[in-house]
Amino acid sequence: MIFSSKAEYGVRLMVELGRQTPEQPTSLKAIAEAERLPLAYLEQVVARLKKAELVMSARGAHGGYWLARPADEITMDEVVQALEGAIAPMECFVSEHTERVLCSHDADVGHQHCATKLLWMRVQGGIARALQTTTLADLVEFSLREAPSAPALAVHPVVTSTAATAGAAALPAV
Amino acid sequence: MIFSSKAEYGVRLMVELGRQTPEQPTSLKAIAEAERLPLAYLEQVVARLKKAELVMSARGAHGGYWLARPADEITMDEVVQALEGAIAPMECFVSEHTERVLCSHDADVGHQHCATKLLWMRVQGGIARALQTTTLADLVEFSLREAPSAPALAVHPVVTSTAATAGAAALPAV
DNA sequence: GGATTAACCAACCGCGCTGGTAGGATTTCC
DNA sequence: GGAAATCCTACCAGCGCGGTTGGTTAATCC
Repeated sequence: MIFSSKAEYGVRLMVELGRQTPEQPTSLKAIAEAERLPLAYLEQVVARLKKAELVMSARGAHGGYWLARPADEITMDEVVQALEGAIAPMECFVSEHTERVLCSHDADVGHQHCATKLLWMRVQGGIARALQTTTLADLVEFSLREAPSAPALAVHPVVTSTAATAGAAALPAV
Repeated sequence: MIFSSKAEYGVRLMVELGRQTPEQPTSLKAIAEAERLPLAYLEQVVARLKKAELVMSARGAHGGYWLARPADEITMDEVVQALEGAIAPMECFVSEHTERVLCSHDADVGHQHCATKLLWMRVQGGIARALQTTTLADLVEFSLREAPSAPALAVHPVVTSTAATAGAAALPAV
């Protein structure tokens, strides 16, 4: 797989935050229950998003997280980068310090021109384009399209199992 | 990383075969030495390529491997698929039997419309496009462009360390 | 026909990363 | 002061990756 569950969970978390009214904190617990994800693990995930200054937080009772910027100003590029680190097709493509992409094999003495380089560059380009041209707002809108009448969270969630199953619309065949 | 070393090694192996005259077997040992890869591990890699009918082989003395088709009729899509299996951004995207891509979360009762689906679809599309539009011939040509005077292998290789270092041209900055 | 070459095959294995869990410390609101 | 949250650190089982080992079978050379 390309992305680990950190990316999956983190993106879902961001989408949930994108659905809320801005500046209003949403607790991790509410998100964990709505998305059925382990709370303790979500803590680690959201920590990365915070470090990248994509979300902000308030501690204490009625605290929680909210988006640091409007959803349409957040590219999924940034989100995935924060969650997974640099996305590269191969080990040799990621340079830790500069975060620039290059093939370290080129530096090998006596090594032929890295035959695979052209391919990995193209793949990398394809991924980067997809991530850069998709904003969080796109995903929020997409998620609302199918279940607009069933907000995933209430502001003060009284989460019972009914709340989660309420708006399960029929899904179109893929 | 997106691809494991199997893909890296396998692609390099294919490029080496693409540089040889067709139908003429090249031994794994020669390739392993030219690319400085562990022979025993290459055996496992090439086995996948053979199973996918991308290479053919002859046993015994002067045996070896060669491309099953001309290099310009082999897309890297096929090669990477043979080496890595289906490339999917997330676990839920790969359906073992059909090899079709879909999000299995959709089937979950009571699960919201998978918010991440749109993103992973786009990423997947970007990768697929890159792999499908690149042929092995492209990579062979690319590898020859930088080191045309230094064929990686002789037909009957007398591999000394000098042979490998001979054509190490200066590499342009990326 | 024996030696050599090379494909083919099946286990095995250490290591690091993934996907968590456990437990507590700290901050804020009622 | 207690409840509700974030925040922080450590720990851990399982598994896939990147090989290695040791052999068997098939074709060619001398």
